[in-house]
Amino acid sequence: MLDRKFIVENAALVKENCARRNSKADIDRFVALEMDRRKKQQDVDELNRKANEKASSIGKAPADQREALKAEGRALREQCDAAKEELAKLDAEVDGLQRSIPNMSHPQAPVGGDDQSNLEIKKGKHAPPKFDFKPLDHVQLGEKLNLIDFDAGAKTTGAGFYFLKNDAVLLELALQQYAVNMLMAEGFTPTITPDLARNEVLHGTGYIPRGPETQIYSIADSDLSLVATAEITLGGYFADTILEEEQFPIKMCGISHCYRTEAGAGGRASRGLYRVHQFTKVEMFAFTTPEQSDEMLEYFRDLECRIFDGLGIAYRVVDTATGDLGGPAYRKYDLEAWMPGRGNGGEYGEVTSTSNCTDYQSRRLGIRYKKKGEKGTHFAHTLNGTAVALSRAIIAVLENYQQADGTIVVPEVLRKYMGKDKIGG
RNA sequence: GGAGAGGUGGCUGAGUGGUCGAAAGCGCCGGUUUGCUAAACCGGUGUACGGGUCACACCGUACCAUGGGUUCAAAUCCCAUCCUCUCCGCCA
Repeated sequence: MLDRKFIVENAALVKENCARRNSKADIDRFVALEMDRRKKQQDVDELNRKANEKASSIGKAPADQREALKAEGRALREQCDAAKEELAKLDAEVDGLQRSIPNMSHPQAPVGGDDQSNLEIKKGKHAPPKFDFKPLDHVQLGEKLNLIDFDAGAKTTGAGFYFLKNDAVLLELALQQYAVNMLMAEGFTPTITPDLARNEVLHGTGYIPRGPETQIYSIADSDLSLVATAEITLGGYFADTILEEEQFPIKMCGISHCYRTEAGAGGRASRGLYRVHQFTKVEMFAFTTPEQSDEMLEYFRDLECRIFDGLGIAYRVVDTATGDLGGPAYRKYDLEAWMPGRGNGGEYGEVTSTSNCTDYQSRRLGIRYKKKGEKGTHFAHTLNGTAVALSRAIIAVLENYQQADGTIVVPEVLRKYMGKDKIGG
C-alpha cells in the first residue's frame, strides 16, 4: 500500500495514476476520511492525556479524596472510549480504501488499459523451431508418451488437477535443479517454503483471500490459505523486521507449490497444463534499498532470459502496461515463451513475470531498514520474479523439443539432471 | 493428542496494580585515556503516529506475543488465541 501522508500530499498524482491503472479507488474520499481520522486521533490523544493525568494523581491523593477523583477519572475514560470507538471505525474505513489504491507506476512503463498495450522490448536468442510435420500440443504429447494424466487428476481432485508421470517427473525435477543451481551460483539463498501462509501475510503481499474475485484457496476454520506463489511466504520472511542497510540486497529463491482457484478463468486459452489449480514454481525474491530496486528488476529479467535462453526456447519479453500491472507492481516484465501447440500454429504464452513492488508490500508487512548514523527507519523495496513455473516450462519444453518420430529431445542443460537425452522412443 | 513451563527493548534478564518505555548486564554508537589493537572510564542507545522546529531540541499518545476483559490506573489480575520449550503418546 501507499503511504497515507503521501496520498494526501500528492492526491492529484495518485488520482492520475489510478486512472492509468484502471483503478476505481476513490482518492477524494480517502483524503477526506484521512483528515477526519487525524483529527479524531488528536482528540483521542488529548483525552488519553487527561485521563492518564487524572489516574496518576489518584495514587498520590489522600484517601478521603480518592472516591471523588475516581468518579472524575471514570467520566474521562468513558469519553475517551467513545472517541476511540469512532477512531477505530474511521481507521478501518481509511485502511480499506488505502489497500484498494494501487502502487505508483514507473515513469517508463507503457501506459494503456490492458495487456493489448504491453510493449515487446526484446526477443530471446533462439528462434521458434521449424517443424516438417504437424506439431502436437503438450496435452497430446503428454498422453502419447504417458507423461501427464489429467483424467486421474480430475478423478481424485477435480478439473484443473493432474498427475505428472514417468519422465515428466524427471523433467520437473530437472528444471527445478537447473533453476536453483543457477540462482545459487548468483548468490541467492535457496529455500523450500511453506505452502500455506497466514491471511495477514497474503494481505501484506497484496493478495486478497476470501475476496469476491479471489484466486486464493482458504483453509476452513483457520486464518490460513494455500499460497498462490512463494512470493507470499518469501515476502513475509522478514515481516516486522528492521534490517541494516548493509544487509541489502538480500536475494532469496523459494520452491513451493502454487494453488490458484482461477475463478472466472474458464474458456480462455487454458488447455492442459497452461492454467491449472496447482503447480510448482521456483521463485526469486529480493529485498533492496530504494536505490537498488530498478537495477534489481533488470537483473531479475536478465536471469529469466538466461534461464530460457539456456533451455533453447524462443521467447519475447514485454514491458507490462499500467492497466495490466495489478496492485503491488511498480513495473513488471513478462516473459512469454513460444509454444508451438498453442493457438493456430503456435503462440507466445506467459511463462515468467518479474515485478518491482517498491515499498508497497514492505509497508504493510513492516519490512524496514536502518541507515548507519541515521535516526528512524525506511521501508525496504521488494521484488519478485519467476525463475521457472514448472507447469508452463514443461509445456514449452515438450512442445518445442518434439520430434517427427514422436519423441522429445531433452534440452542440453537438463540432461545431466535427467540422466537421459530423449523422452519416449 | 495428553501433562507442564514460558513468551518483556538488538540479545540475556529483573519487574509488590499507580513513581515503568520499563532495573541490570551484554552488544552497538560517541568520547576520554592509550605506540596500534584491546582493556578501563564517561555519555548515549527502541518504534510508530501527531504537535513543534529552517533543521535539531522538545512535547503528547500508543506499543512489555496477539486480541478481549476487570480497574480511575495493567508488563503486572482474568479470559481467549498464537508461538516457544520439556516430558509422554502418535506419526512420514
